[in-house]
Amino acid sequence: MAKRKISNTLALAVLGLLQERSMHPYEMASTLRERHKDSSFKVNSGSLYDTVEALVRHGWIEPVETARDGRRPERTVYAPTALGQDEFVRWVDELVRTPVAEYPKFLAAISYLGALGPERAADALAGRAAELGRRVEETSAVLAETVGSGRVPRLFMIEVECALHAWEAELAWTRRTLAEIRDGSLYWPRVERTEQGWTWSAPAAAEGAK
Amino acid sequence: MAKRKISNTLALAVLGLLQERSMHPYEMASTLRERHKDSSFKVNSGSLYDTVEALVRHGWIEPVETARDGRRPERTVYAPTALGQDEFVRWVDELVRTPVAEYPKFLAAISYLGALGPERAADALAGRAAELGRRVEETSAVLAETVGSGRVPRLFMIEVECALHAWEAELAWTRRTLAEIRDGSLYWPRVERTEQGWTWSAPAAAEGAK
DNA sequence: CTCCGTATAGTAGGTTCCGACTATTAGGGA
DNA sequence: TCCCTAATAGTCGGAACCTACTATACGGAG
Repeated sequence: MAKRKISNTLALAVLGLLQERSMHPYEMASTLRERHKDSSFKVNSGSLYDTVEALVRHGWIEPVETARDGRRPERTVYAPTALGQDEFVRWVDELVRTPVAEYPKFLAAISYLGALGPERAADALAGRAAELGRRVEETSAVLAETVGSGRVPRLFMIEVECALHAWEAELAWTRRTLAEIRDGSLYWPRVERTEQGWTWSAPAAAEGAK
Repeated sequence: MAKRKISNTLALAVLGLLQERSMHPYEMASTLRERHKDSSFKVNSGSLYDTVEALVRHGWIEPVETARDGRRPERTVYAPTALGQDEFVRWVDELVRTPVAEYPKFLAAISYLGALGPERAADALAGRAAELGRRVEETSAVLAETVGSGRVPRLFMIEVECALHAWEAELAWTRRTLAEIRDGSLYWPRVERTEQGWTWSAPAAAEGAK
């Protein structure tokens, strides 16, 4: 599978918005924020303008109007091309269908959890759990207030549901692991430096040799 | 909270490896792969050499030896400084303690799930579920063969456990949502273009106005 | 009526990141 | 013995990305 020409998902957001109606970049950014889509897309004005340019280069969108309101900067309004409309659907399909490796910072961090030692590790995990708990509640509240009240169809906030589910899972894992550290069931090897690298102590029997 | 000087987690991996013993960059890459850490860190030789340079600039690691074996390219071996050792622990702590927003591609994709229509969306989700299932099994196998056999302490593969848990959660959500689309309980609004933007049809009663 | 904060709209510049490439050596099959 | 592949070790140029900044308009506090 050849690599996509444009891989930044912000471009997907742009294409998505332009399916509805033509817009200028600033309006895209504020619309995304209004709709809470800024939790699934990193909306950054610098990147946004670059992304829009890239989409134009590839012929997926095109400028349809440049207006000027008073002495404010000129606004360029864009609309998708036929190519862009096709590509949008194909891209969504591919992204849904094919899981790709991501590298969340948390995975990187717990790869070296050992370095903190059991007490500090437990403390840090507890801190994370508390914060995750807060976010889960906030997000539930947002969902209740939009979808729950019937103001927005559920399908239009489905990604928020998904994110919420993911956080809940992470929270569950964090709490479970925290408990295991505290009650000692997650064995913490004492690592010792020897000539020829390292060795670690094994829980009971079973030599801990490499 | 001020932004970190270095935010690429590959730098964390480098620091982590150098806690054990000094290495040259190529060796870091192959060690990470051997230990299955390449699923939590994006190991890319281009980035690796840049990262190492950045770490040197910040005084967290330093070259300790440059050897040449025959006519192969010169190898530079690095070791952490005292500063780098401190920073490593602080960084792990911070990353564990503080959740940061990530923007996985899947979230972006399902934000526009509507664009696929119910049939194609279901098909794509089914494809994803199948692939996720395969990965879950593969990963479980790797865990069984390393930790299960007692060759590696569980703590040293804890991030693989965590990733596995996250995938299982994603798989569960995907299957559930798939079922909801197929049995019609996830209402799929027909969106219609009108003057003044868009309207969508509501499930039964309840006006679908913005 | 003026000052300040916020919303509007976008630009500039530098760092980071990555894919594609170079060059050498070791090992194994025919 | 000769070739082909894999492993070793790293370089380079360009795209992507983000931070910080510019500049105007507008509404309300004092």
